[in-house]
Amino acid sequence: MSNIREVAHAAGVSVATVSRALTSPEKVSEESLKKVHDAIQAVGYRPNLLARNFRAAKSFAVVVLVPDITNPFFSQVIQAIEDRAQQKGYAVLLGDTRETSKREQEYVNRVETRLADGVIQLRPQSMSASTQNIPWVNACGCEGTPGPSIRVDNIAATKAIVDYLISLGHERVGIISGLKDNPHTIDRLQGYKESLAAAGLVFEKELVAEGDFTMWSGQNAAKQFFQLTQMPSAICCMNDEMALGAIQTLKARGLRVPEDISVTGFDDINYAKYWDPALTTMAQPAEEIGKLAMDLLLRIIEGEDLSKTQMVLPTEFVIRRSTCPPPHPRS
Amino acid sequence: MSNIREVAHAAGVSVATVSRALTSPEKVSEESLKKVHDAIQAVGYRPNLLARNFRAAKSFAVVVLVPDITNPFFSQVIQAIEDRAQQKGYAVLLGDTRETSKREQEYVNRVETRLADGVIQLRPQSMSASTQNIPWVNACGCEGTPGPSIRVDNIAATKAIVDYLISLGHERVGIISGLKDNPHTIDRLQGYKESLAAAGLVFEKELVAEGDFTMWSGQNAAKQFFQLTQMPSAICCMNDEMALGAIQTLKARGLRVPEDISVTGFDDINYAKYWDPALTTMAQPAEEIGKLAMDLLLRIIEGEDLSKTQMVLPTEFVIRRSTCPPPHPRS
DNA sequence: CTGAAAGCGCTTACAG
DNA sequence: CTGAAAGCGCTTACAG
Repeated sequence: MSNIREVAHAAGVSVATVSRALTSPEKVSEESLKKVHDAIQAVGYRPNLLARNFRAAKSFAVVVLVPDITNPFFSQVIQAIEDRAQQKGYAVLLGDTRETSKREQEYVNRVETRLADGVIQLRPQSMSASTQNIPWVNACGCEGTPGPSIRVDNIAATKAIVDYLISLGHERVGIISGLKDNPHTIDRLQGYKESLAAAGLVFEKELVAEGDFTMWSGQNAAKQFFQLTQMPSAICCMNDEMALGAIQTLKARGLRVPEDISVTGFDDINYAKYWDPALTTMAQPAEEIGKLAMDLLLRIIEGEDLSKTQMVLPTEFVIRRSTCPPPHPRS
Repeated sequence: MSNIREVAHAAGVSVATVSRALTSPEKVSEESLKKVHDAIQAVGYRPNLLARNFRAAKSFAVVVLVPDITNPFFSQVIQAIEDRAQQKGYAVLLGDTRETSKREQEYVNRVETRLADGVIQLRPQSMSASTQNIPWVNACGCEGTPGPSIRVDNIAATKAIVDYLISLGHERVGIISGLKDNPHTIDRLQGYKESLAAAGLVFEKELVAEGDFTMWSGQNAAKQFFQLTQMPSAICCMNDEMALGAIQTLKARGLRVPEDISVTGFDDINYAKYWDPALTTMAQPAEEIGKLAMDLLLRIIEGEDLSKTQMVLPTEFVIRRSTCPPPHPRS
């Protein structure tokens, strides 16, 4: 591996001139420039960016913390982040935390040890105290997340879904939630309750079934409703994957969706529109979230004080085939 | 940001001793060790790994090149790679190439400029000539890919699928392929042809519809079969996503799957078993592929000559609900 | 077991 | 415009 000294030697100039030719060519004479470029060709030189970064005390990398990269919503956000990072000359270090704080900490260490310049956390969790002063942005988070964040209004969005279901005539609306203590669960449950209250319907505990945002859990949660003396006529699921799982269960047990029971999702992953029936869901602007999160993080890395920046992006309700009025509307 | 010198000062020892205390404590006396650790606490020191890596001339990072991280099969493989990398102390740089060689080259540059130690390419393509001497492994590739690779026997696997369809009584088996020049397309098409030939059936060009491995393209490709004077009674799709898209089209046009027409996939992504009907498909060992690819790359980075290593992993045929005998078997 | 010193490959004031 | 030199934060022969 050749270095800058060999190039300098081959070109008959100093290493300083070679360095300048590479990073600020306007400071170098035409003549030197040519000699340097020729020498680079001759020697087959590639700059050692590890050395460059070390000297600049910057790694030009960011870590993105994601609970599960296999989730299509997250992978869409990540794709957008990566796209933006690449444009800006940054690398993205994949940090699949598998929901464990140990792994999360290992990745945070990477920035404390200068291997990354900041982190984007794709998860509705507040950052750990130890990370207070490292560049950090939370994306896909919730109400009340401290620090810079890009998110959606989960409460209002969920309320809008349930409002729609109620407007269709549903009076018994079940909900499949994430884990109880997940902030998304809390926010979206609140939206659900607000909608009920606004319609004068009472909140019934038996109408909420707990899942964990996976298809498998949606499938399971749906089964719980069959234990009830009266099934709900619609189920609002806190994400698409659980909705897809739930539909699977419902159909397997002989119910028609939506004729017998309506189902809604949240996210609008790619599969939603291909499903049978195509899923009515609340679309999140995944790409926009990723792009803005990256831009925000970069500005923070550059030193801007954006610690109070909270961006709330609009969602879009997409009505497809998985919802319709209940079988026997009372009205 | 404190450095090793401050720690040495605070501990009353030399920087060499601090360095040793950190990396080879057995060479340091108990007493010094304690002083150093106390000093580290006092100063709040975190080693600068960027400096460490620079000195070691290793980045402890690998780039994984993926055509589209949004594809659930790839994201599963990546998850396994990341898992393994993390265990071994390596970072994974995400390289979503969006199928463009320009972006691929930008990522390859990262290793030439020492920002990464090697690359895992998740794609059935041969490496570009310029990358001959950088640590490189191809995963999810094809027959004849030069250099180290981990893959599946695409020809045999596809032949097994079509054999099964034929054994069910199907004599007119359509196939939805990837882009014509994609190596996976070529290999899998060969498996298809071999199966036909073995059964004494003739290969008909009109029975192959071209897609590009996305659901959308599967949906489209399926439509082409409706133009035919006689529809196939089964469709073998070169991946799950196209199969899911195809099923969507088929059902939308009033056909029952599998009663009227059978459909098969390839990969066994998570969604396959939740689909309606659950998809019969050829499962690839995604995790195993990822894990082995990472291990292989690491050994190559360590200097082992594994340039001839080609691992072919077994697939597993998973029969679910999307296949059955044709409506009017001739036999 | 310990310390002084050299060096990894760059960049950048500082003089000229 | 150019070069000699210092320095980024570490590690590691080399002496002791």
